[in-house]
Amino acid sequence: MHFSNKLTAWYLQNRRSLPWRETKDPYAIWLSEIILQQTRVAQGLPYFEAFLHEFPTVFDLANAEEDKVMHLWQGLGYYSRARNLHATAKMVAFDYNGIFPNNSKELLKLKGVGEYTAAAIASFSYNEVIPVVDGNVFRVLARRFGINSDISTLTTKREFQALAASLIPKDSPALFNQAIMEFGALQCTPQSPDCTICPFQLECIAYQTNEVSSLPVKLSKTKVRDRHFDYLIFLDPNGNTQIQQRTKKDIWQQLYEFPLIESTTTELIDIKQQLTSLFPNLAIKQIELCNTDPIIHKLSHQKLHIRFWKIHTETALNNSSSIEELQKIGFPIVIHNFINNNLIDL
DNA sequence: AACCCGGGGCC
DNA sequence: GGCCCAGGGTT
Repeated sequence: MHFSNKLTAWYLQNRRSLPWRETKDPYAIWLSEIILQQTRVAQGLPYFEAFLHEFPTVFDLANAEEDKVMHLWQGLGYYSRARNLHATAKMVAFDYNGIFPNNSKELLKLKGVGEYTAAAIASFSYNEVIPVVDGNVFRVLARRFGINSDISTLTTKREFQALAASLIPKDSPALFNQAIMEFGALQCTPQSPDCTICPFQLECIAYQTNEVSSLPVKLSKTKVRDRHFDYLIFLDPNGNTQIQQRTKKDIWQQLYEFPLIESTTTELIDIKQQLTSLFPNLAIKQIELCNTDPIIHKLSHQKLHIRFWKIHTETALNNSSSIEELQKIGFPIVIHNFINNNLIDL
C-alpha cells in the first residue's frame, strides 16, 4: 500500500472536526493559517472563531481599526502576524476586489504568507497540487524515511518539499496535506509517540532503527537574553492612569504598555530618583512596589524580569485613561494579566 | 544563513 | 529548563 493511501485511510478514521476544514472559502482558510503559524490548534481555535465572528468577510477586516485587530489578537503572540493580516486584508479588499489569489505563486506575494501558508491555502481552497511542509511534515517524513538532515537549513527544506511532492496524489492534494499534518499532530508526536498503534510501524525507518526520539534533527538553538522592565502605573486622584504604544522595532510592536524603565541589571532601581529625573514636575503622593520578586516572562528568545510600581499622584494626569478603558486595548499578556489581577475594582 | 518575533503546553 | 507548535520577515 502506498504511503498516501495508508496515510489518508488513517486520517479519515482519526481526523478532528475543525471549523476551517469545513469550508473552501479562501478568506477563512487564510485566516486560520495565519493564526495557526507556530501555534497549536487548541490555542488558535478560539481566536479563529472570534475573528470570523467579528470580521465575517475580508472587507470587515480591512475596514477595522488596527487597534481593534491588535486587541483581538491579544495573547496569541507573534504580533507581526496581526499587522500583516490587516495589511493583506486591505490589499485583497481594496486592490483585488475582495478576491484572494487562486494559486500559490500569487498567494506568496501577500504579506505574512510564506511557502507553507501559500501551499496550504492553494491546496485546501483551490486543490492546487503542492505539498505543505510544516513542523509536522518534517517530523513525519524524517522518521518514516529515516532522514537525518538538519531541518533548520534551506537545503533540507527543499529535500523535504521534493519528497513530499513525490508522495502527494495529484487527484487529492488537499486531503493528503490535511492528513500528513494531522498525523504529525496526533500520532507521530514530537515526544513519546505511541508507535505500537502506528500504521507505518513496519516500514518506519526511525522505528526500526530506534531513532524515533532523535528525529527530526534540528541543530539551531536560540539563545535567550535577559531584560529588566520596571513598569510605572501612575494613578491619579480620578483613578486614571497613563499608557503608551510600543512603536519601535522590538517585541510587542503596536501593543500598549505602561511607561517603562528598562535597565541592564536585576538590581532594584532607585525609583524616587528615576521619577524625579524623568518627571520633575510630578507631585507624588505614594509609591508602591507591587511585586518584590520580579515576574519572569519567557519569550522564545528573551527572558523578561518585570516589576510593576503603582505611583499615586497628587494631581490629575494628562492624556490619561480609566482602568475600564484599558480593557478595550491590546496589551502584552503579562501586562494584561497584571491589570486584571491588580487594577480591577481598584 | 542567522537572527528576530509570543505564548502556552508538555516533559 | 528545554522543546515544540499548521512560519514569516529582516538583515
